[in-house]
Amino acid sequence: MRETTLRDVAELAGVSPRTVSNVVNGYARVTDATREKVERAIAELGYQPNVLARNLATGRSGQIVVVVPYLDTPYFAELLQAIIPAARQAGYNVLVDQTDGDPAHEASLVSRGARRLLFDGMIFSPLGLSQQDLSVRDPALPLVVLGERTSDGTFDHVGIDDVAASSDAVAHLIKIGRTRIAAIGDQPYPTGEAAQLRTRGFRAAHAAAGRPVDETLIVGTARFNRLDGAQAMATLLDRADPPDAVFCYSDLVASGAIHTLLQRGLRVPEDVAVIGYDDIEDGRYGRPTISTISPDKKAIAQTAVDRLMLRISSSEPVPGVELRAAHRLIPRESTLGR
Amino acid sequence: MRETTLRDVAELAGVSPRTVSNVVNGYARVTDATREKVERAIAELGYQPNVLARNLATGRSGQIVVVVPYLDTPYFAELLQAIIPAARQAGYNVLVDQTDGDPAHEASLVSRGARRLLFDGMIFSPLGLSQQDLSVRDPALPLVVLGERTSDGTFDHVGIDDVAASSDAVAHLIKIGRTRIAAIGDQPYPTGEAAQLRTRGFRAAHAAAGRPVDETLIVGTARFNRLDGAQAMATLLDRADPPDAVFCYSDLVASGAIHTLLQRGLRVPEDVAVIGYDDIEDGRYGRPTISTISPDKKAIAQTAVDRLMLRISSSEPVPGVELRAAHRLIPRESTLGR
DNA sequence: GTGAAAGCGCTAACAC
DNA sequence: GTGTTAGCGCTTTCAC
Repeated sequence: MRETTLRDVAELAGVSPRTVSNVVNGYARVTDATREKVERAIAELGYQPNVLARNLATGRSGQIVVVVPYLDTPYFAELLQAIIPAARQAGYNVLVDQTDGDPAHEASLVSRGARRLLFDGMIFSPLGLSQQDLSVRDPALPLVVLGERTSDGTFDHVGIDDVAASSDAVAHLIKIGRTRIAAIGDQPYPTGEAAQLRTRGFRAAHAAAGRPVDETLIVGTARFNRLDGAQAMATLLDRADPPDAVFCYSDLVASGAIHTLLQRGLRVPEDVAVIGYDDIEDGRYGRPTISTISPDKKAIAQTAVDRLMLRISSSEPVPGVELRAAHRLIPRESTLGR
Repeated sequence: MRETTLRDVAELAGVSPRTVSNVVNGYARVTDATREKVERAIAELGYQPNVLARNLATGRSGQIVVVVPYLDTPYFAELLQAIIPAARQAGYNVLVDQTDGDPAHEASLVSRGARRLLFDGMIFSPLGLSQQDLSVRDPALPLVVLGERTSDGTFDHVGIDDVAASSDAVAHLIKIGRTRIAAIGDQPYPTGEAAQLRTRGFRAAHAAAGRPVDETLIVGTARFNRLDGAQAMATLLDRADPPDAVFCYSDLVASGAIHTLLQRGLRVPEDVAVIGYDDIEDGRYGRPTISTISPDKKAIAQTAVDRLMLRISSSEPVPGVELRAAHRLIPRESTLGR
């Protein structure tokens, strides 16, 4: 048995396909009488529009793609969890892609290529791709970038004020009386823009407090994972003059750092205070619970989707804007104790 | 400027559209000479097939949907992380949906409805939907179910042997000398099939060791989250005769339980040994690290995708099978100490 | 092995 | 406000 088509409905209702299409899509005005006839026919036949045909006719897929480096990184998972309902609300389905931070993969996605018609827009959280590389992208692709890039004026960027947030975190450590504060996570190379902003905040907080920065206490890591934090912390502890506080560039890094500290018999926060970044759910349940910077993920998700919808539906090119979501400092046991 | 179409290629190559299609899709045999002509034309024009048109013509979307209850639950995130590359490998894009465990949402997804043409098949990890409810599904939907359902013969089911795995976990607790073993996570109602299998394994291990089961040590939880574990553990500790070991139905539950234990000044594993389930990454970095049952997630993902591809491409109905992935016990600090 | 042509089911310009 | 109709760009049956 063939699927019922719009044409079948038109026939049964005694109207033209055009009218049925109007009713289904709410386009032109339709007389109440006609509308009712059509709706009755639709109900009777159990008609459901064929999305594939509609896609071809309109040249749109009704889908957006969300691209993150890693899905099993709690921060991205939590973000995605917020994006999906927001997109659905706007009538869009969400394709998900992970890049593993591979620049080539990221580049191929933003330049679209063969899959270009599969999604009408993209929310992209780049990792391997530096600001410059982003320029390889298909200029026609409605794009919203998350994280720590800055817009070049052709796409939107949604994030929090990383410098201010990082500064808040370090100021908190200073306020609780710490004097030798380390930073774990710096990445002083082109794709490490995220990290560099945090380092800048680290310096800013020192400057604001009239404190010098001990450059040797800024430790780089390849990524922002637990292992990176654990190893970096070990390096710091092997020094003659270890720090009494650490600002970690992610909660995972903080978790790893704490792991090393406890393993070496040190107390957190008594011996070393630790603060993280991201406010992932884990941090609220570990022992100690992890003080952190909490970005407003719901706001980030909603803003990103809103902007993307705007870009998709606009015929004119939309100038790219910088959008800042709120963040707040959440002190927990890893800095305040119990 | 119009996009170049297959017809343009045909013209330039001096062949019919049919032949170009053949070359692109590798269908019928094509002379080497013709193929080369066509390929040259494709390269010259930078032709890329229009996926939307292909979808309409073939009636397929080239997409599968993966449905999980929560994306920010590490286990599902890790699973999804494994499924996406496997699907991509098979030439499919992955749509992601989360249901929040809402039975209505789950039912609407498996019955397809309006979105039916958006995906060719589904990998589904149900939560709110009981075995029976699964029968509301569109029988034409190629379906692979993950987790703790059992197949009714019309879809495939991929999972580990939960009873055996749970029994392994509890046997481990017995082996290290524990005598009062609690279980956290039972759900004795229709949608709690996952939990019930674990409870069965719990009993089986006791039986195998010739031990009686103290029914009062089996504690139910609404979900498998940290909070559930934390609260259930508190209840157990408030008893006159608290347990000396706990089998938790997920690593998150274990993490919550450990949190409560440490908060009350008890030692893990000296006072209470804890073992979890799922082997999420967190468990490897907490303090103590969490002993667990590790399902082979890569195998689960690959098997699920393979079976789904089979179902999608088969014209005959494929009988549903039960597929078991491997699991193994990973003892860590929460049972062995350091 | 290749060509001609009929759809796939919908949208939307154009006409009335 | 509604009908007519020409595509959207591909696949695929059927001939040759």
